Amino acid sequence: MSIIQRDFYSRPALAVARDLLGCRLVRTQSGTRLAGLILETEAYQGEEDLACHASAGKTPRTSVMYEEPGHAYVYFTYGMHWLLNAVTDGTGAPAAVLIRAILPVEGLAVMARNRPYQAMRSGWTDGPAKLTQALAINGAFNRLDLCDEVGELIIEHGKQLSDDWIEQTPRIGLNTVPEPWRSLPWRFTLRKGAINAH
DNA sequence: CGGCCGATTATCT
DNA sequence: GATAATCGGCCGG
Repeated sequence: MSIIQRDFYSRPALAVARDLLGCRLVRTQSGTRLAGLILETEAYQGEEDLACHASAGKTPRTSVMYEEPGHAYVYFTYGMHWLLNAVTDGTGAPAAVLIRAILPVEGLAVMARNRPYQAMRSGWTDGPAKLTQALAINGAFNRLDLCDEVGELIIEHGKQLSDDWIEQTPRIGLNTVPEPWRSLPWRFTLRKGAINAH
């Protein structure tokens, strides 16, 4: 497996969101690899995107999106959840891709320990805050370099996937965001079976 | 399976 | 002071 390099992230969030599907998110926890295949992403692109946190301008929270692509943007929401994004585009152009779901493939026993109140089942990591719990990702990971070969959080290339397996729909949870942003099809999901099919 | 609702606090206005 | 890129439990069908 090869780690994804910075030039991959130095592109528009929409392209990165699409291409991250099927890639392998790898979190090394105390020497153990916890990994999952990325099944769902969302693009948040620019200050003009009123669903993007950067639409409020550069603040302490959003500043990482204005900096070098290929770093993690981890933020806290609903009083209890951490969500993981990859910073994209270029320095000065705030954008990021939210990772919303993974299929666990390595380190399942440790993931189970990270989620003590949830029995293992198929829908284990099918939400942006569920996957951060399973991988033990929190605010300490904000600004981390995803391109660091020996980092605790990286992403590896996966299979090339045909567009036939990818679905685009509106982003989730934008209840107070005005149109057209609320309805733009900037959420990317893998259809069922895409991982197993060649 | 689907809809409703309470939890809980960083961040911004 | 209001809001939030959500989750899990509880309800009814």
